[in-house]
Amino acid sequence: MVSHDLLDRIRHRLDELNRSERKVADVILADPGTATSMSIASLAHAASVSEPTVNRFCRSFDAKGYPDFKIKLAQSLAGGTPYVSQAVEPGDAAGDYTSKIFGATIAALDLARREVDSARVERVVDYLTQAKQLHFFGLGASGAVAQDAQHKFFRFNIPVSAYVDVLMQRMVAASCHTGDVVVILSYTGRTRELVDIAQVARENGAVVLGITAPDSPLADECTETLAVTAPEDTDHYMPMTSRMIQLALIDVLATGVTLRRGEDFLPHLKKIKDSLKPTRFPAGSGE
Amino acid sequence: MVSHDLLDRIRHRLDELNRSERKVADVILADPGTATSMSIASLAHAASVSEPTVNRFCRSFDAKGYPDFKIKLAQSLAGGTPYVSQAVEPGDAAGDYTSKIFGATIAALDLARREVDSARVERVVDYLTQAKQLHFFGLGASGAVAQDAQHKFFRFNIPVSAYVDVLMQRMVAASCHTGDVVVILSYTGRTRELVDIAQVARENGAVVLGITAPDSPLADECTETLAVTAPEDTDHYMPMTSRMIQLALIDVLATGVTLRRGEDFLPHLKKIKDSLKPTRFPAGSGE
DNA sequence: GGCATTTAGTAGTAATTTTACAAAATATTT
DNA sequence: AAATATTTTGTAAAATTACTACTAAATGCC
Repeated sequence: MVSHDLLDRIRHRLDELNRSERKVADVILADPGTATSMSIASLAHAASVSEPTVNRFCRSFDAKGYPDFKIKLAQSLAGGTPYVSQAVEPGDAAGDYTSKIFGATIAALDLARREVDSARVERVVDYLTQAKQLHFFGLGASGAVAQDAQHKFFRFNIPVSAYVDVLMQRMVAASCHTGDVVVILSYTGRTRELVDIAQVARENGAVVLGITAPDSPLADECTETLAVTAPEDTDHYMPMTSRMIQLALIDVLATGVTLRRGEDFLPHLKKIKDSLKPTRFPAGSGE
Repeated sequence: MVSHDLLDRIRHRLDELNRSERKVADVILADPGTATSMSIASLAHAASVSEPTVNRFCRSFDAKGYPDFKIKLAQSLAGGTPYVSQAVEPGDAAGDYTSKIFGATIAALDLARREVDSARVERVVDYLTQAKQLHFFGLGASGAVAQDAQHKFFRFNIPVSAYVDVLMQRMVAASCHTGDVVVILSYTGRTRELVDIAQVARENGAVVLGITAPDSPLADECTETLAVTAPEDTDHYMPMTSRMIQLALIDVLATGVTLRRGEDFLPHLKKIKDSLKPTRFPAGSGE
């Protein structure tokens, strides 16, 4: 993932820099956090170069000047560690890969957030709100997401189910009626069975919503689709970011439905939450 | 959620501020991105206050001065949009709550990343690598995470199962042997049944790993615990961020195990991936 | 209504950054 | 290899920016 992140750009251009600029880069990369709180004078001193050299260095990275550069640097640091998708490498210590995986996950969610089409969210929420019955279908990792969705939507007083195997899914699809809504979760959108099932469900009058790759065979069969675009495969060690995006979208949809139902529905949610209390040791809530 | 994020802190303290400081806050909150590139003079002008007022405002938020404040502001912005936990409000449009939910999720993951104890990750990975048999237990939303974990660890050639109901969990715990590893997922760590089950599993010689709240009854029963600290409850509309953190941790652990097993294990992972191809339309991979 | 306290502004000072220019250093040409 | 052109780096002064000390206004309290 080629990011537009400043720290990344500095790293990439290390070779192209001349001697003095290189010294500046080294000091910054050695401790970017500290660099953000240094004056141009102290940074110049630390790198054993003159102040204008530092200034020129900053300008060469599209900053208006030193203060602007520091702002950009701070942004690419956000919270101390960069939000970029770095590959996990053999030899990484626990701290390294932990940070990388969280970073990659965050980066993926950030990307997804920017790409969500809110008009579509609106329409999908419309369908969900009007559903007489709700079915979530997913296979493999997406199956777990389907079950998560079931838990979330269970709270809305409408019959909701999750199916994680194709046989059940096909049977349910075949027995759908008008008013039923089927939500199909699939990262690739290319699983033959699911495409078939979507078609069957639609033929029986169900609204079929896809949380899947745009322009995929599955997306074509759906009444409406929310796009999940995540870079996967690139790397064997990488986390399944698509799953996280699907989950976040489920959260978004559940929230949309809650909002659509209005304030008067909130007490009902509280009642469900409270019903779990007796199973707990004191001082807990949620699961 | 009381975050240490600057933007959040400004929002929280809005009421406590006096008239001029409030004006400054309003200008900054209206467009934090632009604020980072303003001089103290232009910001003062935009807020119709004097420069020292702006300076005092900055100091009141633990900044050394205006430039330092801008750096902190920039950090809490990262990537142009603030990664902060904003509450969803009735009347929010689809774009609003979508952005807020993704933002809250990202903020939670970021917080979690900083709080993960990598020494513990290391130890948990040790246990997982040596497991003869692996069981993931979870209830409710954590049940879906348990199943997700099953999918991830299935690839490692060790018998792995996921149980989402207490009866099966109890039975499995009762029939554990030395060498078995049980991973219990619970946000609160206060579900009585799970605490019992952890105890039973341990009595039978199993290593019990908790992905749960630190210092909870469940954590006390575990051989080793990874902390999941997420603010929940505060708000009815908020996403279940704990779930996301649990999933990210599962990813981290799976990665840790993969790394521990070394390069020679990678072909095996590829074989599993390839085995799914025949079920697909051309040009897909992963799920 | 007058005194105390908080709040905000003015103007000057100090710090920091930037510009313009000059000197090295490096590369290029003859 | 010397001379010239070009790039790189530094110096010092100028300009911008931020801060301090002090004063004035506003608010709260007796």
